[in-house]
Amino acid sequence: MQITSRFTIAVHIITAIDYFKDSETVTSNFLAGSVGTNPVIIRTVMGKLKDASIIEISQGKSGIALAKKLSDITFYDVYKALDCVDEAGLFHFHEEPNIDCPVGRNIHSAMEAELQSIQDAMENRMKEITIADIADDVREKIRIAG
Amino acid sequence: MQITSRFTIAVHIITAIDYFKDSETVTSNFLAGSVGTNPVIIRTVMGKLKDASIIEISQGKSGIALAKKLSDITFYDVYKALDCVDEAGLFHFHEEPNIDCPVGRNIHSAMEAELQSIQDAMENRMKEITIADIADDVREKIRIAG
DNA sequence: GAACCTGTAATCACAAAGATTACATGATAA
DNA sequence: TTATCATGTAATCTTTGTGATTACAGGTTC
Repeated sequence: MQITSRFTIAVHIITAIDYFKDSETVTSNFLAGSVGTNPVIIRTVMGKLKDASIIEISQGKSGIALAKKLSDITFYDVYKALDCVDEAGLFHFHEEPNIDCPVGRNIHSAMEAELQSIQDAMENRMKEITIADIADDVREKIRIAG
Repeated sequence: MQITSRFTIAVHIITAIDYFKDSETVTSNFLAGSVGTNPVIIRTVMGKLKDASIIEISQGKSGIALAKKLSDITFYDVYKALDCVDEAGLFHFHEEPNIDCPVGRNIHSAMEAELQSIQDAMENRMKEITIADIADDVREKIRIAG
């Protein structure tokens, strides 16, 4: 079980849009080259980031730009934009516990709040991390090692 | 993306083993009836719980028993026993970032620690919840509503 | 209008999850 | 000791989700 690579691709994209904004025309083809994947993957990820008002996209030759400051884009924003975990929740509950069994008919509601608290712990941590943290680290690594 | 239902099945199993220990012979067939799945699924889950020294299994007619007190079995113990998230980690990193791109060759190491901290937040919360919390709640719900 | 970009539908390949059948192995009770 | 019943596990199948790719429609800019 893993959270889709589209999440790390999205963080990569946002970081690259910022890094190359003054030196390159940033397109889905350009980003696909940096990420190492297909331009269609990039465009679907970009579409979701656009829907979440994280980036701005104009067709033609104008390229892509950020809609917010990097320090205002959290991991949680990206995670939600890409719908990494849907409304069903992080945990997959077995669907047919036996309601004729006293444990079977009560186990779901007994676990629900605890499972949610685990998901909340993960998501709350994601709200504390911004893309600026990553972009700053990338720039520092480039400065040191090239 | 969801964590396998084997996790909630395992919690269900452990709770049921405790609940029925004095009134029923608890077998994989009996548990499959309560969970609403196939006995083979139950047996594979039980095998992993046994490997983690959470339950004890004897063949023949003796049934299944807990190897620890419910209050000594955490969600994290069960999660680790079932290998819900393997050594690759919770997040799936895109595998081929372009090393000729300064962002591409540094993005992985720049994100690594942050991604790990998110996974840690989730796992640390799991360490705080025990099966006893669930079993107590199930008994209470049975007492109130049957 | 030419050139270039995004948007998206339609496939395809691959992997993982869950369900199921079948059978070997081991333990217990009579 | 043998019949009975449980677990252990290999093998198969279906379904679902992810990621990759092709193809083309729709906009934008020069």
